[in-house]
Amino acid sequence: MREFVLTPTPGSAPKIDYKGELNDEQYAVVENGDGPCLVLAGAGSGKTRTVTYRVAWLLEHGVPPDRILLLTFTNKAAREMLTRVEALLKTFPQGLWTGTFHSISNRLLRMYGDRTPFGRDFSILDEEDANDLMKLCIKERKIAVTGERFPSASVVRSVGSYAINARLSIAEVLQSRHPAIEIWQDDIVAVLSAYGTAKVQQKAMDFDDLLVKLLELLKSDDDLRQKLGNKFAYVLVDEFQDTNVIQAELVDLLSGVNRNLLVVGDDAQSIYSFRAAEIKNILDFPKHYEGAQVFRLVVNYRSTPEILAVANAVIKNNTEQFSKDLQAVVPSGDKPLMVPASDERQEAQYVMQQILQLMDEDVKLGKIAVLFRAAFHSQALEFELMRNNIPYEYRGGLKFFERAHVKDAIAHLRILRNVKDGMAWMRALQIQPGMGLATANKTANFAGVSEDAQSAIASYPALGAKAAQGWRNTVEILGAMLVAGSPAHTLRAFSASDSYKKYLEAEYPNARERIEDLEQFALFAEQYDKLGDFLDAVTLTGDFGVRLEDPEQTGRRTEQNEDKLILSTIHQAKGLEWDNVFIIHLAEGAFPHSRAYAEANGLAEERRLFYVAATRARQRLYFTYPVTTGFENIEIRQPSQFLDEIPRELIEEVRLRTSMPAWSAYSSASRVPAYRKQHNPYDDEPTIVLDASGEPTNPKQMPASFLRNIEDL
DNA sequence: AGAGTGGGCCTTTTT
DNA sequence: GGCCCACTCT
Repeated sequence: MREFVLTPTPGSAPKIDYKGELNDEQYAVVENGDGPCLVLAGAGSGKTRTVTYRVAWLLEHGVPPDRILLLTFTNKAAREMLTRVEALLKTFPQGLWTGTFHSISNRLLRMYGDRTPFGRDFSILDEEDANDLMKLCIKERKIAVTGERFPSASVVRSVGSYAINARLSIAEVLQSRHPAIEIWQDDIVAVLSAYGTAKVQQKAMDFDDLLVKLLELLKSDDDLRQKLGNKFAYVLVDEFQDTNVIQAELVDLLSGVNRNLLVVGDDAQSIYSFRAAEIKNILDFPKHYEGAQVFRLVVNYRSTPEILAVANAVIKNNTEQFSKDLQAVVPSGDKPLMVPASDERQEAQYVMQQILQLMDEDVKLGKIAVLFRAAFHSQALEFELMRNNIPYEYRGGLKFFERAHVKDAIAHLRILRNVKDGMAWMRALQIQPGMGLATANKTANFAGVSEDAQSAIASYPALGAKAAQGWRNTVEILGAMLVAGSPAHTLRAFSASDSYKKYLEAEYPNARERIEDLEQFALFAEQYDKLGDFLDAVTLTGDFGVRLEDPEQTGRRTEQNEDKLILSTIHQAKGLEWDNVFIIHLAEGAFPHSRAYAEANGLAEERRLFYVAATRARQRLYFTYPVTTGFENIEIRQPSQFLDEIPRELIEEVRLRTSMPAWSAYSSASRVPAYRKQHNPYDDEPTIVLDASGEPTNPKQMPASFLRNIEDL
């Protein structure tokens, strides 16, 4: 039974020329996307375009915005979708349900959380809080410290998280992913259970809980499931290849009544299996949803044929996937370049020099991106960029909201909303002199018994003289915050407090900057009326990211019009595109990451990651890698095997001049096995000792772990 | 309680 | 190179 007759609403003829602005494949999806639909959209095939036009189509055909649910993976994607729908309709789609899985779940739990033990005013624990709480749980278990080492809080949590998201038992996860700590199984299970109990007690959810608790609620509460199922007439999911079983089931239930579920994705771009993304969700979609339509978008509007040829050549080495032959329509351009550099510094200098050259050709910095596998791979390059005064925007890595003083402020705000938030109390209390871990814990438990923050600060825990003063200070801060009014004013009441200012000055050499940071934070808070909304935005939209070393930008959204080079992890670059893309650190061990070899299908995932990276480029693509690495011991590393998977005729190899003759003789064609040499700090030009066959003469000095890696290869 | 020291460890990706 | 943890001393 269809609820909506999809005709343009009377009196408002469609403003959009769907047929003219979309290709036939895309138009078919937009016009014909009712019922369960799987849209297999290759990189650069206009996936976002198709989804946004589909949403615009639904809205123009009379579907109320608040009955459309559009789920994305990142906040960036959510914003982008919203902006583009708005641009199409020339009006903001007020009431549309768009956001990440986590933020939508949060929104629903704030509405219906009174049906769970967490209530509606639960706190959200970020990674650090969650780890701290886990540390307490581990400590409480009093595990014998002799002999083998118990896994750290973050390891225990990742085991638990993976088990939840992949729907496996702890035993299974330990066996398949962490065999080294299997001996601790009983303790791990116990500690995880204590962690779960503590979270309920403190009315605090971690990121996983946001999804899991909503799912549990939907499964157990027939009334709510029916209600929400009715409400959402159309459910659309972006990046479906990255959903895990929990998310897939959530989507299934939320679309369960009207069955208008349209999922978009590209199995070749599934790169989140580390958080239990289940590629089968997309591969088996047609099986799971009988009668599902399958659409394919195979025309690539982004990249030159040369770039696509390289990406296709590499991804072909993966087996389990829908076959897709991306067609290029962009005119031919340059072949991608492959550039071995002697070390990280030379690699950085090469990228730097190419960027300067591009700038000479009037290329705007914002049209250039440097992508890498792991956040720290950008270090050497950042150094070069700073030396040359090249402005850049860094995506990934440290987040503004994760900075210590910002978190201090957030902790106090969280207490105001949820007095049982033990981790917030702990953080707030430990700022005060005389309040160490033990006393803070005791006091947090005491305070958590109160009804709300107001009554908590009117009570007197039994404390020693020094700690009692600490408590009075905290009471004073919270008291001032309670009567301040808006979130922004509440925040200012915090940063204006004497005891916090004293703490900052005693603790940090740059206390003044930090105070100014907090003022920026307060400015940001001004867009919120409700404390809860502000706190949720802070915890769930971490992409308000700026780097620590960059006080200029602190607390401000990066201006769109400012021209900056983009540095980004590949994960964060997904869905984006640039004219010129550098992929750096393409060396074995770094990318693919050495750990990937140990994981089931790990290498295939790394290869997809490579595919994602390469398909970000529109015009020019550069692959660079350092031939050596290390500080004390210099090691030769091999180029990424993905580079070897590219037929030679598809790329052009650049030889850099180098002061080290032995390096210049090196190329990926003549592989040199790994070796190491004791580095003499007084000798900046390490001599390389290889025998006639290219073998190192001193293999005995190789660390055992390194030898093992070689055998694995 | 909290500063200071020494040893083991690891280098991943995000909400 | 640098982090994090456990342990020790004041």
